[in-house]
Amino acid sequence: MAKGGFVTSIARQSEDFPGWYNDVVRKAELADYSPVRGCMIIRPYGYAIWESMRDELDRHIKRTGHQNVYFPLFVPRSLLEKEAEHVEGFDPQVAWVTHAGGEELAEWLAIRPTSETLIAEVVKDWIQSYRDLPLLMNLWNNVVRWELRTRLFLRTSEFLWQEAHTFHASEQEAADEVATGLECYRATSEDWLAIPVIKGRKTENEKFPGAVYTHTVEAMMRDRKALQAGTSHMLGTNFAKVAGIDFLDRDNARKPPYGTSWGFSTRMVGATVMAHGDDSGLVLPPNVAPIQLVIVPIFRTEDDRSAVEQAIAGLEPALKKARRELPDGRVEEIRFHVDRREETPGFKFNDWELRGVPFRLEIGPRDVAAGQGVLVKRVDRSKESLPLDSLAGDLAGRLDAYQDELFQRAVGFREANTHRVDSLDELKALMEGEGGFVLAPWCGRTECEVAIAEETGATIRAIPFDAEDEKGVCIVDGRPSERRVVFARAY
RNA sequence: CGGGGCGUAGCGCAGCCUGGUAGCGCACUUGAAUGGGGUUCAAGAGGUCCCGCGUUCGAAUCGCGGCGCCCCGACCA
Repeated sequence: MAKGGFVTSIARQSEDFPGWYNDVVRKAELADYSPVRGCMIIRPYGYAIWESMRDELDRHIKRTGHQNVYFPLFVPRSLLEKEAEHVEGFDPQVAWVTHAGGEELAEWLAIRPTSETLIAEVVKDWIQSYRDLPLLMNLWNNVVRWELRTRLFLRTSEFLWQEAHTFHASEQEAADEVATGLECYRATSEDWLAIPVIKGRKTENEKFPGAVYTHTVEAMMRDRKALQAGTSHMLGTNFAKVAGIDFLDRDNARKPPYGTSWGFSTRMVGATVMAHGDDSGLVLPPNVAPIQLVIVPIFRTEDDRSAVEQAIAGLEPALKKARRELPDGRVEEIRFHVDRREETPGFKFNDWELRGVPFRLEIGPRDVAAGQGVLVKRVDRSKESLPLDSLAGDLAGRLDAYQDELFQRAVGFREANTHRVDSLDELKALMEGEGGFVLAPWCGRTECEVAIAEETGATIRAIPFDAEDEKGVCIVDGRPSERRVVFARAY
């Protein structure tokens, strides 16, 4: 290990982004590989980050009227295969249970890749009248999709997620629900993870198999690639009709209900790493950081040690009482930790920087004498000496400012790497160079979308909701375009 | 499924070409010193060299077969 410097044990982000990502995930102890190919073990520090975003999203989901439920892991083959487009989309990724109890099963069981078909089948008995609607359910579970190529958090054969499933009496109400789900994701990404997202609609080519349309939130990572942060699907009456669900409406007519589904997964832990991290490792937004302040005692002699410990002991009661009010009005304790390990201060500095802890307080003999401490901000390593007795009082404000700073920094990064182009050559040049988001006119035809993907590696991430009407010509075939769409290489 | 790489101590690797019975760094244990950006010295513990078969007096090393993992692409949250 090199001595006398900052974190050196991870690949440089600018030189080898995938290597950097892997190093950070492994060395910050977020996750490990498992004995089963493509599966991952989420370690305590990584799981704490997941729990934080999970809990935040869960609050949004409950606040908007949904209830948590559980449905089983197994889906009978016949059910999974009921919706034609859905089967076609998922078939290559499904893992099957073919044997149980020492015998081959008469009907294979799919390990759920998602639960639409199973839920539609079950709820047909629950939905008899318009009075049973809307039915607003959410599941926190694991699903399995046998991916050909996996990456920790971003794409694993098994992953944890939330899948909401709702049924409505009218198409309009279902459309509103699709928007509600997407807004839960925007809020969790932007206000909790400090990751700015673009809300938009997926193209026909990119939508969820079996959906009428799919809405998405797309984020930019620090390698300028896009990552889909969450999707919300209008299922129309597709799944309801195949399952044979109908209800008696106010007009005394039997109708199939309109469905929606929406999901958000552990890949967002990876997004948090890739949206904020730097060459020294993780940079965590205070809202999700398992530890928001780490205190590193520094001493030489036993006398120094006890003096420093005394200063820390004097500080701890105030820190334990310190509270931070979050945007939704909830009040949280401030999460701090005193690192009393038998390691050198330099080791601890690097260790906590790798783990992305927002603030570090160094307290040594010099500080004790002056009644102060040195507060170091992870994101820019700026240092500030401040009186120890004032820290607990203004820590909440500092965390708020830090959270905001990360979000603004990410917005600035995205803006700086978003380009408007009007030709395929320009798009290609950008994708071969530094990458980024590209706003370009597109005629709406799948042929052109596919041609661009083949030529440049970029796909249409979203047709943004806030795109203004702008007459133009498609960069592939020159047909008329109504507005610009977002192209990018994606995870 | 195509292309590449790899499998040797907990982790990262060297040794293999040119066969002689296993080594380095980190981590770990003990002791002492050190401590404001990954401390130093000393001592110590730790191994079915991925598996199988073959060649050989002798295989981590050579041959054949298998298994597994990682990276790049196609599929995808």
